[in-house]
Amino acid sequence: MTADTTGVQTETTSASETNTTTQTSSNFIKTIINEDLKNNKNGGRVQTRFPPEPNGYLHIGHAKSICLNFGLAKEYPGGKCNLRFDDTNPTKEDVEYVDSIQEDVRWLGFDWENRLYFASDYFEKLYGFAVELIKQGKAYVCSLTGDQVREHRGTLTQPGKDSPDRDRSIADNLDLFARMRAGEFADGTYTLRAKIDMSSPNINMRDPAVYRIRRFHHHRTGDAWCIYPMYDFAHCFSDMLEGITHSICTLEFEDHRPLYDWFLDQVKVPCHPQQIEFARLNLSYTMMSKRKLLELVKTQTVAGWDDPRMPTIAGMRRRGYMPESIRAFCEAIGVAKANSMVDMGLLESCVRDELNKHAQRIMAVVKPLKIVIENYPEGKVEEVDGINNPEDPTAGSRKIPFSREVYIDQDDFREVPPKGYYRLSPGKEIRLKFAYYITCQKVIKDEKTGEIIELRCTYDPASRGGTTADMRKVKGTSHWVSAQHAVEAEVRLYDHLFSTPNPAEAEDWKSILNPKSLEVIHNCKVEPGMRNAVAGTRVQFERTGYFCVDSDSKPGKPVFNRTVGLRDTWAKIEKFQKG
RNA sequence: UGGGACGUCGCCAAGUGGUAAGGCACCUGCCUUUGGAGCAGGUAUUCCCAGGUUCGAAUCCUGGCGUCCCAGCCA
Repeated sequence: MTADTTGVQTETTSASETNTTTQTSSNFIKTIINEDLKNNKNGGRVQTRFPPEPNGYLHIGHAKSICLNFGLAKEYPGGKCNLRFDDTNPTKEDVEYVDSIQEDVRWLGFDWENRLYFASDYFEKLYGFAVELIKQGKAYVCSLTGDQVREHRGTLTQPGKDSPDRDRSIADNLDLFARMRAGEFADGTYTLRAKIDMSSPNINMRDPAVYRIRRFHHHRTGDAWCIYPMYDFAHCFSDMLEGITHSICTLEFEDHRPLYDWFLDQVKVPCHPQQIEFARLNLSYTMMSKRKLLELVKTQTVAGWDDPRMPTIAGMRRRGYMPESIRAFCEAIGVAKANSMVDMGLLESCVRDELNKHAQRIMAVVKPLKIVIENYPEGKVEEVDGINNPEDPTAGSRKIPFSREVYIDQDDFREVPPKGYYRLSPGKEIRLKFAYYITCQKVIKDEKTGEIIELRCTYDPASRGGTTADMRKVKGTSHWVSAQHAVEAEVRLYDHLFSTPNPAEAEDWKSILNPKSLEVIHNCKVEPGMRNAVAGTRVQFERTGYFCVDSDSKPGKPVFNRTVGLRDTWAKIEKFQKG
């Protein structure tokens, strides 16, 4: 929810009193746009674009750009944001990616309406601009090989040398360029280059390539072209053709801005978009390079682009993240020009925050420990009322079966309780949430291994529902599942894919893969209502974490992905105690 | 030692000459049938460093230091 143009925040009518009106914070791009608006620079228009190359799945870094570009369009009256595929390199691109990208942008909650564009739609016009450049003597066909171009380019501290073809006649350039398009030359034999300045301190201005010959089937234009424009040339003209006012990109393109402006300055154009650069997102413990993510997929290090450990939008969706969480995260991190590394904890906090408001609570025991309640009648079954979501009264309640034998989590019992532990231990009383108080009477162990296999307890019949008339304090509360009613489930626990905070720095990412990034647990016990849970359903396992039903689930055999754990104060205390 | 950027609390980040927002994390209490959530409070005498201008500087000037990006016929 955004503030309206008068600056008055919209009142929420939501039943929960949570404040969902967020004052979107200021950033340098808004300052620029405000200034432009004040000066009526683009006739009061604000038009941005999100320009992905369809060569991989979108990741959380793209989400930052999507939220920025579409968010700006939403925030300014009449603002628009286009979705444009920057598909100028057919060797790396694929329709699988153009489809997934659209799905992901939509899922994130953004709409490009009828403004879906492809740079490849502009190939004919782009060719025309190139011809125009040649006619003005500002571009030439160069026959240098890749190695020779590199040698001629000079270095960071030394100027380059002119190509021997630099002064080719306009007529010859026109002829050669037409023949390049016609397919008369082999790949790599010629390029079209802009004639700028081989001694420029900005290497991008040293006669950059504009077109290269590449016989490769394009996912949209098929085999219509064998020459393809370079990014610098295609991007600025695409922006111009769409009437983009603010062309927002990442920091590494800062050096390209003079070139962006140069191209647009050479031809007569109706508008000249302004390129603005911001710092891309870096997230601790994750890798954002599309090349490396593709490698993870190809080597089957992960199960696919949508593996819940991947930083992709598809992965996060499968993991159980809500689009609202990702948007909140992108708002929280801000937009600036300083290179930075955002703590994964912030993302997780945004994920919990949203799920806390919406996820239904259920009883689920991930690592079961059996309890027999000796004074509870055999064969008796009661139904207790479970509150579905304490944060949302409208979510109501449900009936949960209770019986003589129940499972609790192994973590909720300690034979020798450490200091400060107030869960179950021999002789101690705790509450089984929504049900009864129980007291541990006996610990049964495997004679050979010494492993605790069962607990014998007694219950207080007067504590039904979880309170007693004497109002005695029972601090510990455990979740539980009735043994005879339990549904067996598979649970997948995820941890960081990488074991170091900045995987991008590693010389070999394979060496820093976290071997415990996925832990699969079978024979988990969940309450009967989850028997045929629909894939994509997000729930909270009481006291444990948020989980999402995975698409691998079968009827009667649900599979849950742990989206994120609950904040665990006790784990922190215990960790501190152990040093 | 070419060019382009950036340096404000542990991590992000506002601030644009008038006396350091906010979020995450952290620390106190309170509350609690989730050791969850919620509520209340606390945490930068100081903005990379050093000089200077000014009544007044994170903001302006000068000089340092540090970090990032650029030598694809990738985007």
